[in-house]
Amino acid sequence: MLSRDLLMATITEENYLKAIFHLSQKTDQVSISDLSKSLEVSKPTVNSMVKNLKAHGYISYEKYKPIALTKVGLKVAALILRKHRLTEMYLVEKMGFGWEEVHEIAEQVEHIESPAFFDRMDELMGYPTVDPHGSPIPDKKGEFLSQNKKKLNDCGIGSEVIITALRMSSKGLLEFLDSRGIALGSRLKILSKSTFDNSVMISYEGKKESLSDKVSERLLVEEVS
Amino acid sequence: MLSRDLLMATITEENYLKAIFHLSQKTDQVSISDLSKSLEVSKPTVNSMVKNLKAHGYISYEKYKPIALTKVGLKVAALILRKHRLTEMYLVEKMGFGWEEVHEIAEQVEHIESPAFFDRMDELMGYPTVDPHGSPIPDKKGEFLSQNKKKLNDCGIGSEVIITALRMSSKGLLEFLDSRGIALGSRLKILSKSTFDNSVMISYEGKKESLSDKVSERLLVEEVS
DNA sequence: CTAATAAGTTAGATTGATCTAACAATGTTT
DNA sequence: AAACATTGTTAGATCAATCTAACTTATTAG
Ligand SMILES: [Mn+2]
Ligand SMILES: [Mn+2]
Ligand SMILES: [Mn+2]
Ligand SMILES: [Mn+2]
Repeated sequence: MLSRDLLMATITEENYLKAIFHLSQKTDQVSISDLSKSLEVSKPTVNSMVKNLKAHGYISYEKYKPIALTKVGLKVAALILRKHRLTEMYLVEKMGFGWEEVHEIAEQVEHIESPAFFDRMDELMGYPTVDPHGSPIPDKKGEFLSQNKKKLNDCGIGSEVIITALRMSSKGLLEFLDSRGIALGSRLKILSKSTFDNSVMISYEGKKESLSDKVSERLLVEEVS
Repeated sequence: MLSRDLLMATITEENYLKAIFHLSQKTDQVSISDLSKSLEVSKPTVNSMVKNLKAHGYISYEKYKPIALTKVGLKVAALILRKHRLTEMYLVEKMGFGWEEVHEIAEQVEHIESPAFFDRMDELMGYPTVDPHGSPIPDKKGEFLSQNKKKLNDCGIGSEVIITALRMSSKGLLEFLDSRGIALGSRLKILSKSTFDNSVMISYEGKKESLSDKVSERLLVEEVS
């Protein structure tokens, strides 16, 4: 078998830690139900796995209370994320995949145990700091280089912005952006915002377009004027 | 978890099928004990897995009789081997790994489910037919392009040969060859053979060297004169 | 041809990851 | 505050992959 040594998380544990990390990005109050939905397993399954993760020191948890990663758990999660994001970047940069096809592959590759393999990817790409969706790649110690990114729909009218990353990216979002010709690095100007549906009117490469709040709240930008 | 669909082999089953394939290359009579040693699991474990593989139609087996892959089992094994060998070649050709470091990584990568991933490797390398150790890469249908390779110690005195592949390659063998400056493509002349210890005296790049039978029976060659 | 050795099998247990059914606690509405 | 809905827990089962101990069959050596 895969014989990961006993100090180390199983693939399942790794996937739980990553899910907890992602959920605590949006809500900060991670529940059993959240995990159950996000991992598509029953609540009793999550309940017992959560006990297991607590016993291994990866999370803090008390009956009926929210779940949070410990320092150790956060580091383990960050190191898997590092492998995931390096992989995604490598698949796009070096193997010619589209940014919407790489997540599923990275979901599997992230569990490979071989520091040399990921170090080599990193080196061949010149030590990238973000993945193809603009998410930061943690360093080898599991530290995130902090970034202060702003959501597009939080920017003022008239401001010009460059898209630097995506929040909660999904295949659907990526395909939507592809269809509009929007990508990381695209420069947009905010023309107006509707208070009725929170949609944002932008101009971009001459074109004038409306983006729903569902899209604009997922676009992280840097203001350039 | 990794949710391979129900028609498909688990990672454990894949590793068993590959082990059966490799064992039947050298001995043709694959036993429970052989598998137990090669996979480092107990004989009862092998016994029950063998029943399982039979139930899934991958092998033929009757109590106390030898184990053999069915047509289906052979194909499954060949397709994993294809992924393993494409990976090894990719790691050497495109990522700069040494031929002795790639096996362990490929042992994990071979279980990734993503035809696109392996097709892309294949394409980027220009459809190689052998891996870095000279073993043939089965095609997408799981067919082996037949090769007629001869062991070095079966060649006559005076003949000149080029090393095209290795048999039962191991990290130890690869490191030994590295230390002597011998690689795939090396051209050797057979000077003499000892009937006492079956060692072979060769000349190679001006140097005169003796190779034990342990080495020479693992070198597969093409005679060039 | 027996007796010793090796190989294979059965039985029963364990562990990790999952499930369903039933119940308990918490939170939200009227 | 009581009722209802949501969320979480417990108990008990299953399945894959593994183990050890005990037993049986096959092979090999004397
Ligand atoms: Mn991803
Ligand atoms: Mn994963
Ligand atoms: Mn190999
Ligand atoms: Mn493997």
